[in-house]
Amino acid sequence: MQINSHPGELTMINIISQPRIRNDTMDTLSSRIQNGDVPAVCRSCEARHGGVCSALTPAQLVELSKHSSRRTIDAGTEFIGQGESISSYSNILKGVVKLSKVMADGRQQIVGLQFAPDFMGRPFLGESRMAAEAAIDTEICVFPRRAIERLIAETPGLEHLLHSQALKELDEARDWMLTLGRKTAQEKVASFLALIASHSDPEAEEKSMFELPLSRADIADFLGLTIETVSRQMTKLRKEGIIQIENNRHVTVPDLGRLVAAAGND
Amino acid sequence: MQINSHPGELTMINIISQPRIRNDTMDTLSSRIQNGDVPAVCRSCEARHGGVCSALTPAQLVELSKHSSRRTIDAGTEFIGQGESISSYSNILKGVVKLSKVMADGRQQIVGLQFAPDFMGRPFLGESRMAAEAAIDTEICVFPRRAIERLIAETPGLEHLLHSQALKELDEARDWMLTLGRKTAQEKVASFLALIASHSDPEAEEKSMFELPLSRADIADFLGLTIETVSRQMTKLRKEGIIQIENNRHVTVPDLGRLVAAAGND
DNA sequence: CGGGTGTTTGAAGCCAATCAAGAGTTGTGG
DNA sequence: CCACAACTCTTGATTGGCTTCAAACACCCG
Repeated sequence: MQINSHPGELTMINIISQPRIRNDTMDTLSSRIQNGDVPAVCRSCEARHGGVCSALTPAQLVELSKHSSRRTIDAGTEFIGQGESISSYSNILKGVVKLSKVMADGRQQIVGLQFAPDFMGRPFLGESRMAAEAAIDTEICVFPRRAIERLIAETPGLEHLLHSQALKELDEARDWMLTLGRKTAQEKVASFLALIASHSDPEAEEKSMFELPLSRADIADFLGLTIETVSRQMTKLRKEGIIQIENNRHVTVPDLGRLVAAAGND
Repeated sequence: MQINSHPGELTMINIISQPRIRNDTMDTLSSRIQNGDVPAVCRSCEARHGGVCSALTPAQLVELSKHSSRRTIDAGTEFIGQGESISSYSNILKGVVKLSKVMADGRQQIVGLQFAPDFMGRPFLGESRMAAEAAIDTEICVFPRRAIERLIAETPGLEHLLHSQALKELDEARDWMLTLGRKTAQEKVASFLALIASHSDPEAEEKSMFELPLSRADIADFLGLTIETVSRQMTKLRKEGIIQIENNRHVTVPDLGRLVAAAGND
């Protein structure tokens, strides 16, 4: 099937216009590669194994890498706006991205966090239903929309991978609905800490240490609470000995079991 | 980097051919086919056009229909339990199904509503992460797990369809996260009514009438509220003239615009 | 040092939950 | 057809948890 039958104006990638994003092209690198080889830029990429690129052949990687570019996004930079047209997809190489929705009066809800090597973008939809913002300094690999959609059409394995990720995100979203709808403030905060712990240290059984990727304000927006309530509940968990906090962001969990129990997860 | 350097599409085209190409009436299609006629049970099925079966060839339908069966489920009957192993998938032919999660202490949250002709099931996962219960009397068409997974593997169009539905459900789940996390009780109830109105009468511009498929208790579990609060907010909306209620379940919305505004949706 | 930002803590207020009772609806059986 | 029970929904009174308002504290960087 032909994909790009009607050439027209490209809707602008707004991240390009943001001053704080650096962007180095890969063309020089990929042009040196012989056909069939994995592009040099991809070789060192963590996302190539867990991410969408793992479904691609070396030849497809070469082709895709010609049109893709890495970007570094500083913490706090919004790189996709709610309602904005989507002209690119990307893989997260490093960092954490928050997906959020805002109401007309400014109330905000974070509806998802994405970590490396997640794929970002909403296939088959022209316009983003939420904003994407780097929670901490983040690196992404950006692909033009058309290139990805062509690859999806010709690579069933890729669609399967994206389908699986969509289902995983759906599971996570529904888990979070239970948290938002039915848990107390303390359980919400504990749930959030347990979520971050499981991402920064998936193997850990008992003890865990990590840097919070989100500010108190972000945590509040993720949990449907206010900053003050988040702070109070963190203090409460600290006083109960379930967590230790240093420098606001550094958290130690001596006993994950107690944290999970405080989160209300069986 | 140059900003407007690439040619591109102006309008977003769904690159994979949608199976609704087969929209020419089934009579002509099946009369053209000798060996692979559409099974009699499928011919009258509404779900065959909008649901997963629309991605299948007549031959595949014949094969699948040999292993599938219709089932009628009375309102209030739970037919998949949380944590239960999944041995089948199904299409909703008629009715409404609620998907819910419960906590150890009994707190419950409805995380999704499914209407005809939605596909139900969680592909690629052995065990259900939530319970499924008929909200009203419901009919489903049940397929064995193996049969569907085989079809997915050999029919890219089917995986695409399921992928699209998963993305749609993900969008809906995230919309609902905003409702759960950031809206007031009144906005929540109005959001729920607007949701039901849009499902029972997708065309309606101004006025809408429908039967609520959920009891007050269910609505409360969907909105993260208590029965009493739901009842009070319904009364409030009624007294404000935004809705009319008869026999508890029958709702009339004279002005959808006012309802949507009360729901806090721009 | 001083301004800026982010976090914590305190006091007061409010929205939704809880507790409690009454009203309406449905179904059953005499 | 009515009586009665069981259930659902509504309404009222009170409580409590989270928000709001306010101020102090901590950290960073010029």
